[in-house]
Amino acid sequence: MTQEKAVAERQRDPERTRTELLDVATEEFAENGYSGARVDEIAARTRTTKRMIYYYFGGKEQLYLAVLERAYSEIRAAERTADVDHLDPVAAVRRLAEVTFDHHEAHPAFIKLVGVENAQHAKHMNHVARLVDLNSSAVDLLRGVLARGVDDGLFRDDVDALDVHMMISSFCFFRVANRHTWGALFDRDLLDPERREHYRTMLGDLVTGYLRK
Amino acid sequence: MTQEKAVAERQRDPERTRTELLDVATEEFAENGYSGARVDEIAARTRTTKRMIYYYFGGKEQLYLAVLERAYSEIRAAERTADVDHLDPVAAVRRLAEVTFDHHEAHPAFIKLVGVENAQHAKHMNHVARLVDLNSSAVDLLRGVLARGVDDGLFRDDVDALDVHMMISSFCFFRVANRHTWGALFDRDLLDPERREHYRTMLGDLVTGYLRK
DNA sequence: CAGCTAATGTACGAACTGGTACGTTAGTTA
DNA sequence: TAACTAACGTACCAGTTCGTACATTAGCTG
Repeated sequence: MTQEKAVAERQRDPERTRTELLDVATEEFAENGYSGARVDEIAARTRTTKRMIYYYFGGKEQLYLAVLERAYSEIRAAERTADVDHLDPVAAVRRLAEVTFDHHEAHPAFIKLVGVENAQHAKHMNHVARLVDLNSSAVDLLRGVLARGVDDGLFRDDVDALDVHMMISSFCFFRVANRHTWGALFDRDLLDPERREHYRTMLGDLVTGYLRK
Repeated sequence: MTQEKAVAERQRDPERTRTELLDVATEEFAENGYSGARVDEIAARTRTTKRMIYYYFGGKEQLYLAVLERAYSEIRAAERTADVDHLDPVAAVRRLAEVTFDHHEAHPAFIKLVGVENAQHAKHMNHVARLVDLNSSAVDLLRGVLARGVDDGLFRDDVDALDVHMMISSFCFFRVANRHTWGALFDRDLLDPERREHYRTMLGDLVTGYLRK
């Protein structure tokens, strides 16, 4: 009991310091971009100091890299929880689309980081080899479902899984990424909870409609 | 004749200086974001000096605003050239989707600016009131086509034009905006000319498939 | 509890960056 | 052609920002 209390009161806690820096840095980089994020600002929003960024990560760039890796790891880990083997192909595709939909909505910081990384021509991403495996496994899942659908004579047989993944991603991505310009130009909030179910259904209709023979 | 030569050799040419600054600034802001773009760098890439940015525009922010306004004006002007009244509804929708598709592909800098503006919660866009009119007219065009399709008994009657516009935009936007991360993660270049026709057709199938009764 | 090291804090510097004061000149106009 | 102004160039400043040298201490270990 005193132990637990002692842990909670520790003044020095490397893991907590690291995690705290990553959490704040994720928000900062997502919100301000790579060059827009301020090292001083990140430090100021933690219980620790700027010195620790250099102590634990080495510098601004390595901190950004660590943020990127963790963000992708988290989102793919969540995707693997989708259990679609017991569903019929049409329902399974719809389910996968919904998981992606929910995920994008729940992780706006991740979406922004993807935008930030693309703005830099994905030059940092190439340094994180592990990400490739993480992502391809997500597409494998979809590929299996499509194959089942073709076997059952439900789906077209000339469709590429990666294309379908892109179709789903683009819809989900846009809704979150372009929320603000869309709101300004058309006076419609794409993330309005009132319209959430509508868009979720729309995505499912869109994808299954495209796949159906 | 000497007049023409004189014009070409003018050392002082306000319009050319302004245009040149806008052109370079568009590239710089698109490539590096608002805070990432450097006023010195923009000036260095023109025949003029940094001083002129402050002389003609007032500052970095006003220059960015001018860039944004011009970029949107151009893209919407091009959209208005799509003549779809003589096409049947299905072909017309496909045609509109293709115009958007072509446009996104031809103007990567515009796509990036949209991303930059969203990163800033579209706070600058609100200062350019004219943009709202420009954009809503593009949707009006689509709305008309959809209404014709419904009248002809070809399309579902429960579809919102703005939703369809979003569907089209998201596909086109994603393909250009996320080109780099997609390439890094799945080793597929979404802008590969070899696959261009495939994606263009896919978009048309997707949209008309969704609309069809 | 002495000694050691990982962890942390402080203070500062060098380079960068947006912005401006001030001087100069091209080109027009009377 | 004299005078005037819009257009342009130079030099510099003040604030910011990443990074680091150096000092300090918490907490473990023998």
